[in-house]
Amino acid sequence: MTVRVRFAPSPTGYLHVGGARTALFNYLFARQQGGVFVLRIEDTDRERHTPEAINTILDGLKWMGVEWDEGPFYQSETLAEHKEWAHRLVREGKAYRCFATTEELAQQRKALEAQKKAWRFDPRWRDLMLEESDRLAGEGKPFTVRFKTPQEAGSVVFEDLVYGRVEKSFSELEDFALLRPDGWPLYNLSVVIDDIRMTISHVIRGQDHINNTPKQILLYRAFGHEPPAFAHLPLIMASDRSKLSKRKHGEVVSVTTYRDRGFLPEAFFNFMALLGWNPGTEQEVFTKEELVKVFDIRRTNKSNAVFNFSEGDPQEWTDKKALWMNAQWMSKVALDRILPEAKADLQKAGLWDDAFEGAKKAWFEFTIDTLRSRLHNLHEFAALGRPYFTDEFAMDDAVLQKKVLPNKEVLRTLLPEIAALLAADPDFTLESLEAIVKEFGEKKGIKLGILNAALRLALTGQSAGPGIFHVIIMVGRERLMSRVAGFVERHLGI
RNA sequence: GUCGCCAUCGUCUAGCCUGGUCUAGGACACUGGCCUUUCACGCCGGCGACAGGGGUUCAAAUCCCCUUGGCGACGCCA
Repeated sequence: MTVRVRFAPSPTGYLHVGGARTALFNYLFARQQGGVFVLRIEDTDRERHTPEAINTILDGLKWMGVEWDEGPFYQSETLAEHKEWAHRLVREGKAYRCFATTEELAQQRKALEAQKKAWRFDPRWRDLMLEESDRLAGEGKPFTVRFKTPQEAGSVVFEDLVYGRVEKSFSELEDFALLRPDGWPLYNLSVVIDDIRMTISHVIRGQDHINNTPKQILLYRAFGHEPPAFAHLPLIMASDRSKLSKRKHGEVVSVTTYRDRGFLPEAFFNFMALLGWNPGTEQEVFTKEELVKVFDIRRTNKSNAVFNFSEGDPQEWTDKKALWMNAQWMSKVALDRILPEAKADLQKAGLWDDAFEGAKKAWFEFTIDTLRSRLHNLHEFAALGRPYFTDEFAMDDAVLQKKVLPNKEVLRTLLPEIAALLAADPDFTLESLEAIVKEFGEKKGIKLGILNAALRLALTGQSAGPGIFHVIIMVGRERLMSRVAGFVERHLGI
């Protein structure tokens, strides 16, 4: 049997991280098993669903690197057919028209609640003869179609891949609705039919659906189909342990946010895969391929995972481990993955120069490669790398006061000297530059720490960053001379 | 309220099925140090958990029961 799974989001306007994780697990499972991953959009609640809402989901999945093999299929296109399936059930006596009005139902529910009993069905309509039912329907009396849940003793049992044996006795299941009075199908009916039509072999979805599963299994049986295997995933909760929702928790829940905040999809993918699942080894950083290889749905946790973040704190806008994961991937991915992102960031800051892809290509790649290992996301190139891309950068005054000015006198003469020496170096490599500085320091009897700190500040205005010889190479001979001259004039003058 | 599920460091988790090797392992965060002429990385160390109570057993994080707590589902939404 070929493995076929599906991700069936309802287009609510954004891709929720919980949904993303569900999609991810489906994807991993499909790839692992050599199966097929189908994307189906459950766009049945027609008012809410716009093309943009659908695109947001598609874009989110593409960005994450969760590629589907078939689809997207739109449930709205098969809805008419679903009605037929429901009516077939009515003709076969497996479902019935319920002519009760909303008010009557509400009343019945209330009455039963008073007796501490749950509502299950309205015998008046459940047991109505088909001819009589047809007649009332013919007269135009509105009705819902309800499934006839078995009344005898017994239960529905299934083996959940994550939760193990799940059993629900018939007596706890009500006669759930299949069709609304306007004739349109309801969720439980539609999923089952679409999953049958798409020959889905494994349904992997959020645990909030586990209660629907017995009803759906009953439907499969009514339609004469073997139900698929089920795997329910634990939920992702917010730090306050409530269900993660956009309304309550803001943009952390939306996948797009991660892209917009400079996440590498590899990092997001990696982090999400480890939420509620782990391979049982001590490895934390995984490529997609490695994940596909080791993924085992049965190792999924049963308990919910909490997403630890604190709203309003820019340092902790999402889970810190996710942030750490991204930093890992900033150094780990191929440089080619970073380059276009760095370009976009520089363009946004007005620091881009087309020569970075032409005459200055080698320089640009060296610079980005040097910078990336100490950045935490894709959007820090312009901010932290600014001195390498423009002469207009800020001077760290505190460090200037503390580390440079106390040695003002010596530095005033030594700084231009060393700059000239370095600029005159024909090799201009990490090694040659270092040798020059070392020799100079010894000759002049100045501590390298003092000299380098001054150099760093003169060249970048910063007190921290890549190794000083990297800095010199990134800045280059010309700017080395001009910046040192300017620095001496402005800050070390008499 | 009813039904169901879950319960190991602050967080993500390993271990639980097949009791002993667990004085409970890893990661993030926090923290001490090393490396480094800066910062980050990296490396070494520290802090830190079996929800509580009963059983069963020579032995329980692991099995059973209860309590507590958390979560989910209870729609003519998906």
